[in-house]
Amino acid sequence: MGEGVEWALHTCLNLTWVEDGRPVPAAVLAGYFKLPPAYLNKQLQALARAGIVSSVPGPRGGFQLARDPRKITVLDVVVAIEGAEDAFQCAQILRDAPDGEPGIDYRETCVISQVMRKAELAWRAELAAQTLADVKATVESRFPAVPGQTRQGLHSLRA
Amino acid sequence: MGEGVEWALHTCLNLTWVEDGRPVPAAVLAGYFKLPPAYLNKQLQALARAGIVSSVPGPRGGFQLARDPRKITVLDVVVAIEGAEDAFQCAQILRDAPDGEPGIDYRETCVISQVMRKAELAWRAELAAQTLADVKATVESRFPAVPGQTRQGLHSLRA
DNA sequence: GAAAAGGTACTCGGATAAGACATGTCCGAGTCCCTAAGG
DNA sequence: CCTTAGGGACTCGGACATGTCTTATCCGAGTACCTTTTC
Repeated sequence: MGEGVEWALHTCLNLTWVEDGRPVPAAVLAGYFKLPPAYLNKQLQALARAGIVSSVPGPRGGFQLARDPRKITVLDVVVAIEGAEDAFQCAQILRDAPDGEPGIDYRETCVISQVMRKAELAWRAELAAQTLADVKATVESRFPAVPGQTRQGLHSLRA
Repeated sequence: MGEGVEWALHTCLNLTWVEDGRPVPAAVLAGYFKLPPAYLNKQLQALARAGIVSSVPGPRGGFQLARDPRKITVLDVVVAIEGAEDAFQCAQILRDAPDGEPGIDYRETCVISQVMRKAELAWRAELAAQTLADVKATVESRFPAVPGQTRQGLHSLRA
């Protein structure tokens, strides 16, 4: 799994702690974690295409969450970065078996494919059950200082 | 996820249908699915290192299952090919945050890391719940002709 | 003094290189079998 | 006829190219703000 997923998740979480709806530039978000600004910008573009964040160009521009954190699941972010395809891609090698028939869709028939898909479904279900708001609430209950620290950290980088 | 996982799973399943314990050469196993023989050999070596199959060199040599199919889970095969590391690797970028402390192991503290790990745990649990014997039984109940076809297919390639 | 036009600085956005990993291939080490010679 | 030494062929095992995807970077399009000029 790509490293950008971690960056995107943490960045979205940071955006939940920006009080006013003012956009935050990608350079500021990247500076918070000492990340390559241009590359994080690329990931943010993917999030924008997925409708998770909205982008504002020009001065005072940047990125902001496009909708309520309660309506953004962790799975949404992962899919936006990694793509919607399953990790296990059934290549239907049974077609090349001695008794394989080209007309059959082995992605539906193959038992192995079904097992792998079921496992991925469980994975997706876990990620879909956690919203950004859930994660935010958990962090705030365990580390009450984090919201203030994050706000101050982003603000100082904006100078 | 790598393509070799599918090859390894189908190949192990085929090995469950070889009645006697006689080894099957990698070239035969590869020919069954029209796969590159040398590359499948590489994957089989990984399975051998993991103790899933055992290898026999020389004439009449090849690969055979190292233990009872009821003791081989789908997860075992996946781990043998893909490696034991989690797909989501927490790079602990919180250490580079303004208030990050180098002494903390954020793989344990970071909430995002925990969410991702919990999801992967669910994925692993699903794969660990299915043994090769289970898959074999399911296939045989749905497609009773498969065992015979597989045996014949492998035998004809051995000639 | 107020308004408007122009310039400037800042931001995203997509097109463009570099590196890492999975994929694919090759040849050598080791082993067994078959053959043939000798007792 | 039985034993044994030798040769040959077959198999795994790891080292060596290739392709593709992730990672990383750069420059251009667009926008808001600020300055300056004009009424």
